[in-house]
This record gives sequence, C-alpha cells and structure tokens, in this order.
Amino acid sequence: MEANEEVIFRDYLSGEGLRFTLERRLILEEVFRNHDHFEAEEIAIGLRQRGKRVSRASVYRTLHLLTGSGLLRVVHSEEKHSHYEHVLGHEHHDHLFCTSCGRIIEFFDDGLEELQLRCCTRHGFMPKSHELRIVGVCAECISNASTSPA
Amino acid sequence: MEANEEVIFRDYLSGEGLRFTLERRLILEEVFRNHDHFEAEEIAIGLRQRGKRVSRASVYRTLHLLTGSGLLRVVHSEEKHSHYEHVLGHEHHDHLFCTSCGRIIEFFDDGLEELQLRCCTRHGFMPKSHELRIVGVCAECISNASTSPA
DNA sequence: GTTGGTGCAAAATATTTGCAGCCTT
DNA sequence: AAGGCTGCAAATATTTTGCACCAAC
Repeated sequence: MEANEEVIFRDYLSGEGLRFTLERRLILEEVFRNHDHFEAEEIAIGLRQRGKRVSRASVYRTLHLLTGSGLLRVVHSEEKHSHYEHVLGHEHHDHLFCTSCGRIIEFFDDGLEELQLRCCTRHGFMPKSHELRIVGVCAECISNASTSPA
Repeated sequence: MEANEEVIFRDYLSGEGLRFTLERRLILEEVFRNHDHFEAEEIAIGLRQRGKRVSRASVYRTLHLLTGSGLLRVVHSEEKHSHYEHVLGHEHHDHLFCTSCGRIIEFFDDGLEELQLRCCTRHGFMPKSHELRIVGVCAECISNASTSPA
C-alpha cells in the first residue's frame, strides 16, 4: 500500500469529523496489503494471522467507511456476502466471473461504457454507477477441460 | 399465470424425478400471480394472506427449483437478500435501479449484447449469463426533484 | 409401498447494534 | 475533557438443514 490510501482515508475521516484509530489503520493496511478482491471475513482472518487483534465488528464498520471514502467499491458476486475491490488506479472496469475456478477477470471497454450511457439517456435515467457481471468459463479452464476430459 | 409455467415446471420436476406437490403448485401460482420482481419473503407473506399455509422452508426450496427449471432468474439488487424475476416472455434484459424510488426499469439493447460478447471473445471467455446493473435516478424522480425542491 | 416432501425449529451464515470503558483529537 | 470508537455478545436478517411424519407416484 502506498501512503496514498492512508492520506485519502484520513482526509475523508477528518472531513466527516471521524477519527483515524489504530484499528482503522490496521484494517486499511490489511485491505491494501495485496488482495484486489476480498470479503470482510478475509480481512478479519488476515489480521488475526498477523497477530493484530481487531474485532469483526470494527472490520465491518471500517469497510463501510472505506466504501464511503471512495477507496473501496462493492462488487456483487454470486455469493450471499459482499465482495469489495480497490478503486484507486482501477478507475472503472467490469468483471468476468469464472464458475469453474472462481477467478475474477477485470476488463474495460470504452464502447461498452458509451453504449450503456446511451441506454440511460434513452430512458431519461441519470446513472450513478454501473456494474456488468458476466458469468461463464475462463480461457484457462476451457483449455484445461479439453486437455483432461472427465 | 398461464398454464404454460405449470407445464414447464411439471416437466422439469418429473425429468428430475421430483414431485409436483400441492405446496409447489401454490408457490408457483403466487410467484406468477403478478410480481415481476420479488423476494422470497413476499411469496411467503402473499400465500399466508391468501390463506394458504406453506412454510418458509418450502418457499426457499421451491424458489431454487424454479430457478433450476429456468422459470426464474436471480437478480442481484443492492440489498443483501436475493431478488427473483420471471424469465418467460422476458428473454433477456438489463436493469436500471432507481435509488430514489426503488423502481427497477428493464431495458434491452442489441448493440450492448453484441459488444459484451465481443469482450468475452477477446478474453477467450465463454459466457453463460450476464447481468448489467445500472444504479441511478429515474426520469420521474428527476422531474419530481426539480418540480418540488427541498 | 417407496421415496421424496413438508413443517417446525434449530443451525448456519452474514452483518448490525447496544453498552461500558477506552483512546483520538 | 469530550465524544467518537472498540470489543463483546446479543440481536437481526436471510437462508439452510435435521428429523419425524405425510403424500405423490
């Protein structure tokens, strides 16, 4: 994690009259440790494994704050719980979800963005955000399946 | 509900060696009673209100079966619980979610479909299904906001 | 009659919240 | 010093499951 995220989070918090506590710093570090896509539980477990004792409640509370600050975004996976992803340096993209290996592939297409915008305009709809989820099988799983048939 | 859905469901069930029980028929009727978009709880409540006594467990179990039969599809809303929608006669479409009134507007665009497919091809990805969720404010809410400002 | 289905209540999963004491500002 | 923050545990919310009895085929 570059200090960038911390600066942004601190600014957001102070702007809201909130505090930058030790726990919030630990969670911020864990969130930006590496995982691009993750869920609340992973953060709680990661912290515990690294000897940092932070309650699940604080993890949930802080993830909400990080989303509010614009550092994180919620991605709706197939599962019942929320998934998060980093925003900084990933300005916008859509996702391919592989049902075979669980991989999440990110992609971006200008034409797609433009067309989506045009669809909104046609309906007089003012878009705030959008998310395209394509579920299927990734290239690697397809070739694995053909090399080693059941 | 046209008899159509019942025929499809019965065929699916018998094909799977499953039974068409009274409860499953009641749930099927309630699901196709009118609501295009709904959640499990609404079905349970609707049945109860109409004097039909069916357990929540059966509602959940049957919604899974209906999804398996292709009659229903899961739509990921902003909320934590699952939303369902009818498939028959709605072959495919995307959604505009209005954050102001909660309305869900359906739309379809051929160019969008084609472009999505092209993005998959580019990644060697084989799509099974896709869902485009655009969150924003609908035309009606926009005009309401401008006519009666806070 | 066999086997899958149902209701109920308990379990499981995911997330939120009340509260008393703690720590950032 | 003041008020937001934390952990904990209990509360919620949604969905699933074990089990004994029941019903569709």
